[in-house]
Amino acid sequence: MCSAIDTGRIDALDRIVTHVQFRPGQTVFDEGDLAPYVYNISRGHVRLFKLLQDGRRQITGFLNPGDFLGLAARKTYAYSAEAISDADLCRFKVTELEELLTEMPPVRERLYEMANDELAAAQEQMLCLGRKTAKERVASFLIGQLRHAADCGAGDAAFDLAMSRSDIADYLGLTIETVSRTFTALREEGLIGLPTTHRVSIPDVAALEFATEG
Amino acid sequence: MCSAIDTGRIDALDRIVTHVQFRPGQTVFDEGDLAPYVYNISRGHVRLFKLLQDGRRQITGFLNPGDFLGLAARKTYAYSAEAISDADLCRFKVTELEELLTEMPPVRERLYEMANDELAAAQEQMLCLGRKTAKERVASFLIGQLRHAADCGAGDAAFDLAMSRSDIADYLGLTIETVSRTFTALREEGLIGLPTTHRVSIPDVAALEFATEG
DNA sequence: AGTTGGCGTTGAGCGAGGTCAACGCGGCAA
DNA sequence: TTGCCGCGTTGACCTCGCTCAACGCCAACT
Repeated sequence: MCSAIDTGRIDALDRIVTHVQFRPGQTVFDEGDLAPYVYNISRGHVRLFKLLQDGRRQITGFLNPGDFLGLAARKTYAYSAEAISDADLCRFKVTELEELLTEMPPVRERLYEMANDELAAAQEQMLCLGRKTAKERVASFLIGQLRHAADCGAGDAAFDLAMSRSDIADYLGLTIETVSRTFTALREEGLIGLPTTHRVSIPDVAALEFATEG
Repeated sequence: MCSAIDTGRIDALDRIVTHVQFRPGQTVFDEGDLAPYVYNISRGHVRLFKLLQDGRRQITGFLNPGDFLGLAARKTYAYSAEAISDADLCRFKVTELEELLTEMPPVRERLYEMANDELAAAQEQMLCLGRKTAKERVASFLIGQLRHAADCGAGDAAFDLAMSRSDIADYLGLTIETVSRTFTALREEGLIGLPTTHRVSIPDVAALEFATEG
């Protein structure tokens, strides 16, 4: 549990950590809340999102086990976070974490790298939202999910989606209906298989990659 | 020139800096290039963007004097950068900058904050691209430009746009025509004034802010 | 077994924004 | 002065993705 920041420091972390659990749909924190905590996901999935007044939602990212949450280093959270599935999170007080951090500059460096990875992902997503068609967006999303599954050691080109069609729609800047129709279209073209609604197989990764353009 | 990283260290920086100049439209670096340099803008404006194979472009941000460029901390640049106007940049070798950085942990901390600011801006832009209408996007963009102009000490609610309609379109995920039409519509509604094509006045900031939604 | 409610799919019609084309304007070179 | 050429604007038309609505499926109750 509490998948590593750094080896050999687990004991120090253990002293300041609290374990918290969330049910599907439960709020971890809301945009604008004071941000006294940082979380690490030990089990389950989390969605990050921003809302407009009238309820329109943009999901800015999905978090997986091992990912950090709330590292934004400001007084308040810049987005809301909700559990997608049952989730176990390790919670740290930022103030206490800061103390550890000043002792260990390389950790700060690691944090900086993580922020930059997130930034690169955000820019890729901006390209998706601003300039890709519905089909290209869905294909890009599926390739992204596939890569993540591959990193987690899933050998063949098939994986489960942790999120609903509604979440995918709000992540890709589309409607539920368009996402559903696009899944169907990709299946009919033979680019993907859908054994169940939440499982995707990709017979020819290169072919699907081609459908993502750029 | 070379608007500050930190006071009292200017001398150390002076020894490793090179001044480089760019003409409008000139490339600073391309996505995928090896990234040996970091830049700081002392004069002029720069656009950052990503391209798809077929030429579709998404501008991920505009940089102003004082901003850093290429801090992404990886072997290659994640996006392309071009000068919008005549621009003077201060160029540093990352390797040499790293040496200074390890001596001064607080600078790394500052860099981390800057990365997080960029990340927050990117997430705001994702909301814009994924969920806002053309009018809301243009209004959001203009409010953003106004805030920046205000930070630079421009007192009244009017400012100059450093970028073309084409750049604005590629930043907002729209076409040139839609941007142009939306400017006209905002003008006809009295939400903005357009003394020249590249100057914008905002008689009632709150009214324009209302048009950005969220 | 029947009911309910959440989720995903499908269809029909519509509209915001894209495409294509024409035109105006200002700067610049000859 | 003339003739570009790049940029911005405007109009007419079209299309991709949205809206609205119906329906099917499955799991959880009663």
